[in-house]
Amino acid sequence: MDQTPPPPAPFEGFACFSVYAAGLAFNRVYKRLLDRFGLTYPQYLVLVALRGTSGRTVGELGDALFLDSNTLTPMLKRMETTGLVARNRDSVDQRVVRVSLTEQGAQVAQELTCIPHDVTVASGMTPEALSALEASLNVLTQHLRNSA
Amino acid sequence: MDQTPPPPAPFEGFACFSVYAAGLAFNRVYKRLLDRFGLTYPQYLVLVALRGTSGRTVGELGDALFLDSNTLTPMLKRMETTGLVARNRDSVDQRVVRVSLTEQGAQVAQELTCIPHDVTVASGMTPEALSALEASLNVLTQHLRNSA
DNA sequence: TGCGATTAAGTCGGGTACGATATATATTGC
DNA sequence: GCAATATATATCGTACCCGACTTAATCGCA
Repeated sequence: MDQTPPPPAPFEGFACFSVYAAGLAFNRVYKRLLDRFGLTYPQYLVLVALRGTSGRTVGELGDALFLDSNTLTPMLKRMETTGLVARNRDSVDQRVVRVSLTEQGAQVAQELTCIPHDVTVASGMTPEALSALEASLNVLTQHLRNSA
Repeated sequence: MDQTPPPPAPFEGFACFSVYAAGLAFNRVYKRLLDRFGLTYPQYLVLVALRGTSGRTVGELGDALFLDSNTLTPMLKRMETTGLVARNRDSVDQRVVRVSLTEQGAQVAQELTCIPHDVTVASGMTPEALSALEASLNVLTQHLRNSA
């Protein structure tokens, strides 16, 4: 009488759902890896984006991360509070805010260099397969963004 | 003197970022398509998951959507408020809440059947390419989830 | 039978996302 | 020179997402 219904997976054929689910799964893996740094995944991306630069504007960060100031400003303020980044008005154009790593932020960014390797291992895929997936997703993203 | 820095794209080789960016892009496309129904993307997934059933538990929905009750309960309550779903305690096991489509919810779910086609068009990819991408992402997701 | 362990939902707090709007600064046109 | 416009951030409200915890109901087994 074992009449358990089939596993409820009505999303076959929904590529969007596979992207969504992979995003959730990535987020959880990153959470595990980043918790000891007190970082979230988007904050990690900000540190990576700032690494090796001295002062990107909020707008440039937004272009890199596909986010707007309504998301970035509060996040950057939190990171300022935790001492990872500094926010300063551009002296020439006072509208612009330049974000740069503090010494501590640069230190943390340095310690994060092992993360990509750990994530690759967790993904269980070869670098080549990941690379192919990445290329395919980038094409998809570009199309989706152009369709607006 | 046009020394604009190269486009800030320091995320090559980060498959996670491609997944993240594709998720954001999908979300925006769906927002455009779903706004006239007053639906968000996760709410859309719930309607699809409930289509053709009469009463899934919150836990079953969570298994299907990879979400927990802390996310689903408030969302389902919102959908109850907007008249799309009904929430009822199971009469046999009072711990369980069964979620089903209302008549209006079933009606809306019916009208949503054109969405996948619209999204496929927006993706600019062939169904075959999307299918391959989906399979690859599902493997990735499974690995990431197993690595916990 | 009865009570501790398990399970299903719900609550709470913090952190993204994003549409709409506000504010301040810079640029343009006349 | 200065008003109209454009641009860069910031603010606000709503909705996910999740870790940690709570509450209520059921189960298991001595």
